[in-house]
Amino acid sequence: MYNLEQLRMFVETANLGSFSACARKLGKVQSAVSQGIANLEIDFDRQLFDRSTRKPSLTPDGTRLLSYAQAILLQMDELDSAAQAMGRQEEALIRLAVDNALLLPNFYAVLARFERQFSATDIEVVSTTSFDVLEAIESDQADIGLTFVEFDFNRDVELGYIGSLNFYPVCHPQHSLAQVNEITAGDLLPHRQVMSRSSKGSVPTQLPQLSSKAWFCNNYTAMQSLTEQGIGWAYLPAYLAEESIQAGNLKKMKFSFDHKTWKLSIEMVRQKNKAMGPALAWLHDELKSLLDE
Amino acid sequence: MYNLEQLRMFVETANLGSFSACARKLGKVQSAVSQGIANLEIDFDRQLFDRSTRKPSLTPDGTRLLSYAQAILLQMDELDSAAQAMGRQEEALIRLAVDNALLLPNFYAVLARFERQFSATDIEVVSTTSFDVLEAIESDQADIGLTFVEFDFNRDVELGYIGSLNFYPVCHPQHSLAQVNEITAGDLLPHRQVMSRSSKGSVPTQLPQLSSKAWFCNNYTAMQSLTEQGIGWAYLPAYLAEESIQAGNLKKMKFSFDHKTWKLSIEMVRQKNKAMGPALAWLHDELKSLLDE
DNA sequence: TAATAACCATCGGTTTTGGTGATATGTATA
DNA sequence: TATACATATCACCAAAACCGATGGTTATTA
Repeated sequence: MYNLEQLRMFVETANLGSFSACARKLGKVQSAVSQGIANLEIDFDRQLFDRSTRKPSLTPDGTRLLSYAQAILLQMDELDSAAQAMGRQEEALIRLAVDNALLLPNFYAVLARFERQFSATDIEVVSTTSFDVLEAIESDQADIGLTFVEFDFNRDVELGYIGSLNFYPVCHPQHSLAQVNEITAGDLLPHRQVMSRSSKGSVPTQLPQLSSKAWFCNNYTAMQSLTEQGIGWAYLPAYLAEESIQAGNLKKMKFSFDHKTWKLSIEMVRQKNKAMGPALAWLHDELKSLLDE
Repeated sequence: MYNLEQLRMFVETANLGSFSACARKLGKVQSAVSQGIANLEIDFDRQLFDRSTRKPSLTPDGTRLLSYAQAILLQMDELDSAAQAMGRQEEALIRLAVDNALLLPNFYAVLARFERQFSATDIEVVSTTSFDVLEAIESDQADIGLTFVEFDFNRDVELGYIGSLNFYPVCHPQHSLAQVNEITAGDLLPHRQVMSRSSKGSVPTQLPQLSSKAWFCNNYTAMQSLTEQGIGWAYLPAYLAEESIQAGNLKKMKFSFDHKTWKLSIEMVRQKNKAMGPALAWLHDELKSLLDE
């Protein structure tokens, strides 16, 4: 029966076009490679290389089998690197809980880098409301999370400020509030506000309810779509709002009482006193500068 | 360095939950497996099994590495079966050229069975017009083909009748011809016919042009769509026509001169005097009964 | 044309490895 | 407590892989 070393000889020889070169690369003598390949050919009962020319060249059969051999070696590399990763105590799985407003391009870029660094560690991304993110961390359903600050959540989690995100009040361009130049609190009252709310019914503490009626979503893109339909006004993350404003689907509202744009503080959350493996530590570090530019 | 036999012991032991059982299955003694696994654990520098209980059970690390090991063994099976397929002279690639009207569910079913039978043989399907199918076979761009009979193609290919397909004349329900109860050749003349035509400009010899104006497609689904748009009338394969008639998008036309429905003869084509490998022979045989029910 | 340098196949001798069988130990079950 | 079944360990053996030397072949260069 053939073995992995012979398969390695096979692909190396195919790459280098020479038994001796392959031997040098693999730290063996030429005759070992010569015999190894010969044995492989006996096992497969196929000739892999044509030796009639100066340099051994792949036969059609060899070409066809080569891709299979390469696949095996690739899998083997993954097995090795997985074993090594485990030697470095890298986690098998990291569960991320993220407020859906924070699924920024930068966030995905961090995950892409993570993949390259820790290919043996799986990732689970759950996007939800900030309140649910905090609950997921607290109940050990997630290892690390990104949330907006929630003032009334004083439980046992480890928080760290990492930046902020602008929110704009917006409504449909034809909405009656869109025409008003200095919207007062009284103006807002009779209208409908589209708001975020967690699965447990918690409303974000940083964004006030200013209208008497409200519709609730658990994600901001739904809020964006509803507002675009003219169903009400909403505070939307700047990047979503601007996208719609550019397209002419939404208009920024002018409040008489908001002198500065709303900035929601963003925190990274972890379980208190829980050890971090190398992968989680790396992620924790990288996410700190998620909001930097 | 670990080897394939050890990986096999690993997955077998994990499956059976016992070193001895694994040894029995692999035809070795128990101590061989015990040592093999122990050596694997040394190589990986990870403990794979927990021996504290009665039956060795996978550690978390073992579970994680098991899937990698299984992947390698699967790849190995594929390598083996590819090598064996080559020993049986099975082809690396079979190129099919098929008139696009003949891409019937049955056709795909045959390919699905082919895949199970000849997993090491790749398939290339080119769908085009019958005339181009014949040309592809003749010029060795395809190994086997399915076409409608083309009376003016008398070149060096091997043909065999395998059945026939009904064609209906159809037009949009609002089309003026849709209302006529006994359409004569004269009625058709002023209208537009949607027709199939090959890349070289050849028109199918079995389906006549009956109208003065024509639009041309190289595939029948395009003809179906154009006809559904009311752009003209067309002869369509029964299965396409009926689909649209059911949906109310097309209507079958009543010709005074077509007393029976048009039946186009279908042939299987191969290059003359060219040897068939086992895979091609199988396919040739299966496709013979493509039109049977 | 001769010399040189690379390359590959083959073969005897040595080392390594995987496998065997015996034995000791441990653990459920009756 | 006896039994049946599992696993770890060890000494030993045979097959395999490997090494180094040799000879034949083919390009390249002087």
